[in-house]
Amino acid sequence: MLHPMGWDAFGLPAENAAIQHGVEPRAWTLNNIAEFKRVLTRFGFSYDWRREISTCDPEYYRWNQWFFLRLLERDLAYRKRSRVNWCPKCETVLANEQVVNGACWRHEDTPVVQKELEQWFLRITAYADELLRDMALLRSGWPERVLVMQENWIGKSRGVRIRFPLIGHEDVIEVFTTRIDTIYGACAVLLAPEHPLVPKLLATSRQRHELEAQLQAMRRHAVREADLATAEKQGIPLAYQVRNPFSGDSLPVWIANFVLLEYGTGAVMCVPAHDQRDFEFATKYQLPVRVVVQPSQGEALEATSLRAPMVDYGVLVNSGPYSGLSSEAAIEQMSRDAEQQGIGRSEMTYRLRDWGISRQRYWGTPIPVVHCERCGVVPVPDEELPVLLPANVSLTGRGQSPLALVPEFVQARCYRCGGAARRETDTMDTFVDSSWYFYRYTDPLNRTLPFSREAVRYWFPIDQYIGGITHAILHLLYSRFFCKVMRDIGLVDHDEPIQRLFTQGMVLKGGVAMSKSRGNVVGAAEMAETYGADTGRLYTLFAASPEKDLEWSEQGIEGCARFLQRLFRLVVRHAGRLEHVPAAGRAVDLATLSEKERHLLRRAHQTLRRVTQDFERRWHFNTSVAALMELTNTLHEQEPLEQDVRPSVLKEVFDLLLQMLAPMAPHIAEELWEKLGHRELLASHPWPDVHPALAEEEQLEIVIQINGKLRGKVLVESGLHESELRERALADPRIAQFIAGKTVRKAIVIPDKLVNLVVS
RNA sequence: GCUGGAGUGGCGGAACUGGCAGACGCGCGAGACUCAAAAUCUCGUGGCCUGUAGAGGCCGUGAGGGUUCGACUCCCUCCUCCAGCACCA
Repeated sequence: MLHPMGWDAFGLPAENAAIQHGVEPRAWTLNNIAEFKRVLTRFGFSYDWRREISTCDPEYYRWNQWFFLRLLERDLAYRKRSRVNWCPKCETVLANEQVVNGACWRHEDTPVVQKELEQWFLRITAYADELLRDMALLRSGWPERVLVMQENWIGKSRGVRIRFPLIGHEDVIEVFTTRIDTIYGACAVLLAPEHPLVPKLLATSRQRHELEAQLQAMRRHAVREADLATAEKQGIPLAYQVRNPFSGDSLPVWIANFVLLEYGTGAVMCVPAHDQRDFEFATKYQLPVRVVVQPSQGEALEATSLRAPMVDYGVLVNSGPYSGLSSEAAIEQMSRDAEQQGIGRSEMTYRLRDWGISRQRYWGTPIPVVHCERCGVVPVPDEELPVLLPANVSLTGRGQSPLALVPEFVQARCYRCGGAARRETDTMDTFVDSSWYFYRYTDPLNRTLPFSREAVRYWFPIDQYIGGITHAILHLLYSRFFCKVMRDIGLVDHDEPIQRLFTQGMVLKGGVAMSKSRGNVVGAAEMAETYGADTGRLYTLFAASPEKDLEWSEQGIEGCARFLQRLFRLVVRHAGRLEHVPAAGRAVDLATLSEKERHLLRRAHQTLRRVTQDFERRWHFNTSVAALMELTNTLHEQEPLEQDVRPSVLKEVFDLLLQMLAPMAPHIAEELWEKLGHRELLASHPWPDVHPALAEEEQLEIVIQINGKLRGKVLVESGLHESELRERALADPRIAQFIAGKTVRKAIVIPDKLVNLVVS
């Protein structure tokens, strides 16, 4: 098993600390790592520190740069001038995924603004289809909700791209629709405000200036509005008409604020009767509403009395030759016809956008290219890597990338022509770092490659990955993308990096997630100081099952401390007597056991069965802790343990208890283990096996119900036959009293469990 | 709005495949030990009711209905909370 630890060490927190407190990011980061490592060590976690990695180490980030060059070679990394999300507080670009409700994911109260910049992108969309398809491989091992989120994020939809020719002009407006069956109900064609045709159409308009002013206002409004989804529909009518290629109608062309340039073709047909947004738009501007799909059941809809659009599939009406077809059949037929007549073609569209990785920040991986006036963008050759991040950079928190202000860094030589060149000053999104870090664990010291094929072939794919649900989309989608690129480069030979995924709940403080980016992490270190590492470990396990969110509170930690102390005293009290005695072990003879011995061994093995199941199947460690508490309580109830319990049997029970405790509270378990006279380490002892015969219960308590209500219990030997069990139930005096004078109509008997008598 | 998930005592939470609701712990109450306190130990602790109180009854898992001999668990409707997505055509 590989159980490593490493540090996702680049990124904004270090840089913000530098700006706020004047600390050097590297020193601040190394300091934090040392502190974290101290706490983890204090808790006794068994990480393999030989494999420790840190993403801000040049020996790590050089491979980010290496990967970037491979992507560049394959045209999977490219530069594009684009409108990007810009956080005025971070003064950097944010990926779409980092924009939360129109605000920065780190600064909820800071609206994101749009800015035009030359940016580096990774072409994740080239893998959109494969990322979607390969989720089939993850169905058995990943939580459904993560897959659903990724599926929605990729957002594949099948539709038709269809051409609406402008009347009296050469140009054609292309529209994307998933509902070609509603095309006879179109009342207009709507363009995104940024649509490339807009300037051209405005230029030849008579009221050009007025329209341009309106457009400016619309754009400004769109930017300000934090919640675009709820913004009011706005339109600007243009003095142009297009021809509906199916119906032949001429339709007006509008600019509409709710049409997105980035999705589809940046233009849509407006079908008010069958789309919510179009309905609102048409209502506001009094465009004609035409019903062309009727519900397959119920009353027919009238355009004049329509209160809400009918967005479901149905049966076509008023649709020329397609009237009478179902929506499904019409979509099929009309798509084919459009293709044949050369007016459109079927197309897949994705919501997923390419991954913008440029950051105008210091504390990240430098993007390894130079800009040469003669040769353009020139990659840094592999042998020149890593491009090192310079030290002693002044961080003011203002303006552009801090690296641009370091002349020694910026001034470079072109690797192609040898002339003067300017070094790229953008750094990479830290999600690049985390997209492949787990591969590096398999071969952390490799100096010629990010990792060797052999090491990865031995360890990968990951059997079990544990991460917060917060990473459901970003990190886990990027990692899957990286894996596929690595496969295509020939570095790995699997399609998916992670077979099984477990999503941990978050630890909350006052209702918000504790996270390093928020800096509100509390607890662990002080807890270990006050109560000791074992109590801290036990408490975090006991508080809740791991997939659930947990509001942090130290209420109840006393219980764990008390339990460990109680257990410690119990074992120590008997240790002297047991030190030189061998444990009864496998060889124990059931026939010679006293009542008390039998009871203790049974409970011990039943506990072992429960804990083993919790560990292996469910990861519900809170119930494991409870089971150990119960076993300890049983031992207390059976005091004095000197009486009727042979030392070898008691030692067996103690041994089992300590072996079960060891993964949760290793320090105290190890110490007690030694006190019991063991010489080898408990930590190197294998997990014990359940002894089924010892765990078995000879006497069972059977529940007796009358009409489903609990009325009594009876002790029987296990494995009793149905009819016998029924007789025993009826023979019980209390039950007899209940059914006196009534008829037993039916008896449901579940062997070894219950008898339910149906009585009238 | 769409898609997921959750809702159980004063609190954190158990109940695994439809079969004893509330394991375990916290808190609280009573008692033992003590001059006293802390620590420790013991007992009790969902609500309501009862004239056979060391017993028994009724109600109870967000609300209402249903399926079933039997429902925290399955189905339908609704409410609340959390998360993700959100003019994606």
